Amino acid sequence: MRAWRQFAAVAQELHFGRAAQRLHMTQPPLTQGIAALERNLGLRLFDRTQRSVRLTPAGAALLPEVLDLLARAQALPGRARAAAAGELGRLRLAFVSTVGFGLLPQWVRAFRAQWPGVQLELIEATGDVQLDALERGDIDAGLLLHSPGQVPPGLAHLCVSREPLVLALPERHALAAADTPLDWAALLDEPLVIFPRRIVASLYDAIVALYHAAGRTPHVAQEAIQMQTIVNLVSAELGVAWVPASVRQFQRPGVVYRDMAAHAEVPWCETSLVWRTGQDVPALARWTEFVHAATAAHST
Amino acid sequence: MRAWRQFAAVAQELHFGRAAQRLHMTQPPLTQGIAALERNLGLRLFDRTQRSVRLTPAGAALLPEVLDLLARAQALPGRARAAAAGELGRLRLAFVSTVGFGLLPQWVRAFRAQWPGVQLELIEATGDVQLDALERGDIDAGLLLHSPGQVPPGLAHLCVSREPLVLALPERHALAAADTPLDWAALLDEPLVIFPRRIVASLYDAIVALYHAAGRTPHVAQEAIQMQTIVNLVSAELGVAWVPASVRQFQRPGVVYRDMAAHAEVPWCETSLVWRTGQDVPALARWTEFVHAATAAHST
DNA sequence: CTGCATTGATATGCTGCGCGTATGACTGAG
DNA sequence: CTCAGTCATACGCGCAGCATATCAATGCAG
Repeated sequence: MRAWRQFAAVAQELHFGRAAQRLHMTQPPLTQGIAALERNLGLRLFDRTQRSVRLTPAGAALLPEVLDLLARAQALPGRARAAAAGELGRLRLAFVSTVGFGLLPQWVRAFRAQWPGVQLELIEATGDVQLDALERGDIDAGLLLHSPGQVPPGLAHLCVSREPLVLALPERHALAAADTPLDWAALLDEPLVIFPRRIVASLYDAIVALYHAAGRTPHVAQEAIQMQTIVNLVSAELGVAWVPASVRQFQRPGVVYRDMAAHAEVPWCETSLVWRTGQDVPALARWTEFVHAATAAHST
Repeated sequence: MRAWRQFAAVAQELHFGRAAQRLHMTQPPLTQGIAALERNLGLRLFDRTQRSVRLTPAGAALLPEVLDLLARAQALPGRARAAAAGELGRLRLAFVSTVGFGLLPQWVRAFRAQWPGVQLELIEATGDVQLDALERGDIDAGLLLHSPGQVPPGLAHLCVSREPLVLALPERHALAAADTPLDWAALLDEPLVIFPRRIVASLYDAIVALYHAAGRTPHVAQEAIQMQTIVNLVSAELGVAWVPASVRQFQRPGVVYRDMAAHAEVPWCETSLVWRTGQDVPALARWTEFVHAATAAHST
C-alpha cells in the first residue's frame, strides 16, 4: 500500500526529489521503494534517465486506478465516523400494513433523500411478529398499533398518531345511514369481524371491554389479520368491524364508515415507533429524530 | 491498510483466534491491532465480551466498503500485469477521413469488444499532421495514405489496403460515359482538383509524374485537403480528380467514377497503419495484432 | 459448587522493514 | 571544464509489529 502511495507521488510529480518531499521522506528510500515495487510486479512503471522521469504506458494506465484506491483508503476513517454517526449503514424497519398506506411512503422518500447512505429495509409484519423480531434482533424498529399507554414493556417508543376507532358497516346495513339514530344495543348484537387477539392484545381487549360494559359478549363472525381484509369481509356483509379512523382512506365499495365519537366509551388506538433500548444503532437514532420531526411538523 | 485487513478478518470470522490464523499470525498482536484501529478512529467496531465477538452497527456498515477496498488492492498487481500486456490503458489513434468511412468503425467496435480495458481515442487528421503528432508523441499510431513502398522513414508500418486511383468526373463531362473511348490526351488537359502536396507528397508526386510522362503539366484548378471535399468540387465541375478507388463509396450526386486500370501508368496507393518503433506501448501491440488479423481475414 | 476448557486481554522481548545520512554516477548548462 | 541537478547505491539504526508467555473471565460438565 505504501508502495502504491509512493508510486502515485512519483507519477504525479515526475520527480523523485519533490515526490519524496511530498511524502515527508528523503529521496533515496523512495527510489528503493519504487525499485522494489517494480521488481515485485516484474515490470517497469517509469522510464527514467539520469535526468528525467516519465511514466511507461503501463504506469500511465495504472495511475487512475491507484489514485482511486488511495482516495478510497484515505476516505475510510471518514466513512467510519459517518457510520458511527448513523449516516451510513442498514436500518431494518417493520411496519403494519395500514401505515404502509399512510405517511410512511413519503417519510421513507424524504429520509432516503436526507440520509442516502442509510440502506432502509422495509418489512411488512403484524405487531406480534414485530415484537418477536425485535427480541431476536432481526429488525431495528417497528411501527405498530396498540391501545393508548399500552406500549409493549421494555421497549422505547415514539407515538406517531392517535386516533379513535370508527365503525365499518356494510353499505346496505340498517345502521349505515348517517342520519339514522344509532341503536347502540342493536349494534352490539351484530356479528363482529375482528383480528385475532394475539395480533394486538391491548386493542382487542379494549373492544371486548366495550361490549362487556353493556353486558354483552361480542359475536365474532370472522377473524382476519390485516385491516384491508377485515374491511373486505365487512363488504361481504359478514359483519361489522371496529377499525382505526385512518382506515377510512380505503373507501372499499360496499362499505361505509360511521364516526362513533359521540359514545365516550369508544376505544382509541395509537401507532407508535418502537425499538430496543440498551444498544446503540446510530442509523436508528437518525430515523427516530426524523420521525419525531416529521410528526411534530405535521401536528402543528 | 494492514489494520483494515485485520478488521475484515475478524469481522468475517467473529473470532480472534481463527482470524489470526487466517492472517498467518498469532492472536495477541491481532487484538492489539484492532484496539489500535478503534483508538485511532475514536469508535468501537466490535462489541466483544470475554467469550464472543460481534460487529457494532458502525462496523457492519463499514465491512462492505473495507472488503471492496481490499479486493481492489489485491487486484492491483493483476491490473498492472494487464496494463503491461496491453489489455489496459489508452491508445490514441489518428486516421485520415477516408478510412473513417471504410472498415475503421467496425474494427473499432470489434476491438473495443475484445479489449474493453483499452480506452481507444480516435482523432481525425491528415497524413502530415499525423506524422508530426507521432514525432511529438501526441498519438500512438496513425492510419494514412501513401504511395506503395513510400512509407515515411523511421516508422513501423502495416499495410491495410492497396488500391488503384480512379478518376472522378463531373456527371455531364464528355468523358463521363463509360462506353465512350477515353481520350487520354484530352483528359490530361482537364483542370485538376487535388490535395496540397504537403498532405501526401508521395502520392502527389506520383500523380504529377503521370502527367509528365505524357509531356504535360497538370493544371491545378483547386486544392482541397479532404477527399470528400475534392469530390464535392468535382461535382461543382471545377475539374477532374484522381482519388483512391474506395472513395467510390461516396456516390456524390453529379459525380461519376471511371476505372483507369487499363492504363498501366495509373498510380496505386496504400493505406497503412504507422507507429513509432523503439518504445513499448503494449496496447498498441494489441491493436497492430488485431488489425493484422482483420486484414488477413478480409483478404482471404 | 468446582474444576477445566475456551477465549480475549496484557506483558515483554526480539526481528526486520523502511527510513535517514552520506556518497556516487551521470548529464546538461554556462 | 566546471558545477548544479538528479537518480542510484551503501550503510546504520530505530521502531512498528510480531511471537512467546501468561493472565483473567466466562461457559460448561460433572
